[in-house]
Amino acid sequence: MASNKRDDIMTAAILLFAERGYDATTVPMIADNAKVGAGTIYRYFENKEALVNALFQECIQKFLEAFQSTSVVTTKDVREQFHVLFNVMVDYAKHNTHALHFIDSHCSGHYLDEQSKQIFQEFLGFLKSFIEHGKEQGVLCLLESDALIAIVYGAFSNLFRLIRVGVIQESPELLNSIEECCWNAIRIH
Amino acid sequence: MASNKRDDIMTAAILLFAERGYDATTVPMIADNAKVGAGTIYRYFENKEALVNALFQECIQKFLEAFQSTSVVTTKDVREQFHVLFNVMVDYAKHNTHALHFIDSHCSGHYLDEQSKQIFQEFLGFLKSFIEHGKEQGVLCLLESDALIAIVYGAFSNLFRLIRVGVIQESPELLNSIEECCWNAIRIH
DNA sequence: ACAATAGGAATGAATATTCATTCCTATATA
DNA sequence: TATATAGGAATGAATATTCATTCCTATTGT
Repeated sequence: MASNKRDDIMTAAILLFAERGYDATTVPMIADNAKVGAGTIYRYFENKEALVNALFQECIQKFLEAFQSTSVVTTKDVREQFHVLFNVMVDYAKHNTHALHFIDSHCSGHYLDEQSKQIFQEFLGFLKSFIEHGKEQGVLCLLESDALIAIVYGAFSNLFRLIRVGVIQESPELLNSIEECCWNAIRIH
Repeated sequence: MASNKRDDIMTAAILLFAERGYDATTVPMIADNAKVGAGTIYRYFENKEALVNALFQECIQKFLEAFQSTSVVTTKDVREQFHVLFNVMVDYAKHNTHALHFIDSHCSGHYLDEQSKQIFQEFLGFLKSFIEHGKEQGVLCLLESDALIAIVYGAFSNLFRLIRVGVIQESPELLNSIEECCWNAIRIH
């Protein structure tokens, strides 16, 4: 059948990297989970580092695309913008179970190459532009943008970790409440 | 002088573990930074895993003690309680530069033993009791306690990462704003 | 049959751990 | 006080283990 080995490897790798971290994940481990031979991995990726970088970049890329395919950019109302943004994050977290955790725990890894760092900066820049707009409109706290991003993103990724682990149960109401909490954290009162 | 080797090792280890993670930190690396021979580490700790567990437990222990030496327990007003709690966290983060990051990035590590997991649960339990009280008083959101903790703790630790890295500058005003943001995230509106 | 692809045992480098030896320091002895 | 000695502490080179990567063989598809 036409099963794509590269995808199999990527899928296995993201799960292991997210759960155990880059350094504690061995190449044979990835091979086993992907049901391929260890050598096969080297047909698709130059080495372990190239694999983690490819994975990281594709994760961020997908995330960016998800944002860009919405009305975040055109919507004027900041609260409404936040809602769209938050939804994108929720959908992303739902459909790419381990991606969020993987990004979160690998975004300052010593193995990331320039391109990975750059696309991650691009990603942060995107979020920043939203924050800056909200501040200009007098709707968001006048804290440094990086700080506001850290608050929302930190809370969000920590929460989804709990959901993934099963400590708390996902539901539309829960997600709504969380969105409200995150919004309340950064808006002006 | 009476330099304590065990402390030297602990100090070197927490920095390296926090910055590079458990698996990317080698024992000789720790030995070098602590200015002791590699073998010396094994006089004080059975192995690398025992070292990381001792470190983890002592970090949490200190954190718990910091909480217990305050008026968190006796104060009645929830907002005032939160203020005390937040201050303890800030002080802890300031005085134990790497401890917060170390705890955060190692609290679900595959190398943690039962005792480490248990003391961490105890720590969460402590935070939980504060949250529950606030909910009973009708002051805090009726979200699951774990979720509320995740929001505040996630935001907090993410922010202090930025401060540590130097992206944002620490100042009393900044800390006040952050406290306000975190409080707004979980209080009822 | 040939070419491309996959597999996984073999390799070598990196790393945790051990251990024979040296170094201190405190106490005893003269 | 000066010297000898014992025993714990420290060392870092040597060893055992783990892991990324390679390479040769088997399999698949055309």
